[in-house]
Amino acid sequence: MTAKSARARVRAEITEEIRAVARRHLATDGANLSLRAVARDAGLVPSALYRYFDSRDALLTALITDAYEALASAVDTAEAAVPRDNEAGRWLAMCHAVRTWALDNSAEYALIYGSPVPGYKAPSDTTGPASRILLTLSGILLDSAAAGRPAPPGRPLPAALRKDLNRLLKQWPGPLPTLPGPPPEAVLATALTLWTQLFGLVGFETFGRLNDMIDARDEYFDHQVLVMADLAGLSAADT
Amino acid sequence: MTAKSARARVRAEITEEIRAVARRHLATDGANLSLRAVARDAGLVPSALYRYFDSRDALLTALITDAYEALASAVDTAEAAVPRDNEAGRWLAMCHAVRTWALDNSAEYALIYGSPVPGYKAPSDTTGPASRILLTLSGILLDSAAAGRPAPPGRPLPAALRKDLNRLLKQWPGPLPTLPGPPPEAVLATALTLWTQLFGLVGFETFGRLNDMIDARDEYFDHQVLVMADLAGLSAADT
DNA sequence: TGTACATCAGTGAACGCGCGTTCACTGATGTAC
DNA sequence: TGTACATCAGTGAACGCGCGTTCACTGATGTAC
Repeated sequence: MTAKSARARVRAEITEEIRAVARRHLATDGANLSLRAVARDAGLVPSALYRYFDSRDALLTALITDAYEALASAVDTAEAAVPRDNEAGRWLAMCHAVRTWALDNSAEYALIYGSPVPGYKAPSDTTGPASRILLTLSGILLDSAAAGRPAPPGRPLPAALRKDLNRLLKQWPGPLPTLPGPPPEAVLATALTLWTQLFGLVGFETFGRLNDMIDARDEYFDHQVLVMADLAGLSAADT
Repeated sequence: MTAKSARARVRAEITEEIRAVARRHLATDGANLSLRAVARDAGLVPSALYRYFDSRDALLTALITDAYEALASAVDTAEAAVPRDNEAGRWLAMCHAVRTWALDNSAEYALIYGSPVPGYKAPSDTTGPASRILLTLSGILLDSAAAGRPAPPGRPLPAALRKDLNRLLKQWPGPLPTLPGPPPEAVLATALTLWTQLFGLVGFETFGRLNDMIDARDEYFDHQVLVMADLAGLSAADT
């Protein structure tokens, strides 16, 4: 019953093979991925691909969710390896994980954090994994605040924004820690700031916006990331 | 001699018409722009387009430089309208100009600040106008520093990064103002930080990364932009 | 001002190509009795 | 354990389509004398 039939096992293997080939094609074709080319490289006739994916869009959707999962997993693994009470270290670890993954998988990164694919409408289930990273980041900042190391007081939050933040907090998995200092919305606002800035930074490098300007990429990245850490009061620990 | 012939005038008009049609097509087709479709909508037979552009890539290049120029002009116009001694106001004005232009022309924005177009290699003359905005921003920060309102002391700059910054400063048009406080590299480093963060923020909103998360877009943007202003010591003025 | 020639814009047909998707089919793998 | 039938993977041909680019051409606009 639990043992898959040989047929099912082969099916899973070939499905994964197709995904892998398609991922490879992303690097050259970008988002205008060719079903026929993928089939060719997977050793299949084009029509056979329809046994595995309903359409070209379905294949794209699979690649997108794969990419979200892969990036989020890389981030979580890196972050989890740092001692819990070293919030600055956890932040740096996740930043480096995002950057490394993006540079190593730039086509997939473009797929999920680049310009929207023309003509492709994302199903709603692709948006879930997008927020995993924000969740991890918020966790760091909440821990920091709970430990009595809150971010320096920043700008007051506009009321409309505060409403959005509280709605997001309602979806928080598990109980929120009790914070001695700032209200949780303020912490989440800081998380959003860092989140936006981190992906802005990574996107700039990955998409070549630093070409002919900054050669010292590692140093530039670390510098920016430390500036952001200061902003969030995460600068206590050494690098 | 200076009066253009009728032929030259018509030629310029039709060239502009083609660009306009192509810009419109960008919105639906994204970067995989179809020459034939553009020709059709411009009332031309496909081959006639080759009288105006050498190839599809040449047309794309024209669109890219147009977009850079249009955005930079919008930014400079907005920034120039603010009194010179109100550096915070100048910063806010340019932020709003970038955001408004990006939302109003999201396809063109994607072309220049989104993921790279697959198979398209930008000629080197497209990179020039990309830095006009950074120049404007640096001007604001230099003025602020020259007026004795420097950014709060931040992280020390790594040596390799400092080298890049000094190389960039060598290309500065005109003489640098004499600064009472920080060295010009530090000011440029702050400019780069704000530049990266601003486009990261605009890109997130333009490419739909805030969907299902933040509804209060205006407030969110203004909040983030003020946080960045604080970081650069531009917060003195009111909004 | 008028004529002879050169330049140029636009036409229409054709090239070779790759695309996503459908359909009727063959043959192998699974399931039920 | 063996047979009869259902499920499924993969084939090969075909569909209708749009693409970028080339080429020889016509006819209008410009220039030189």
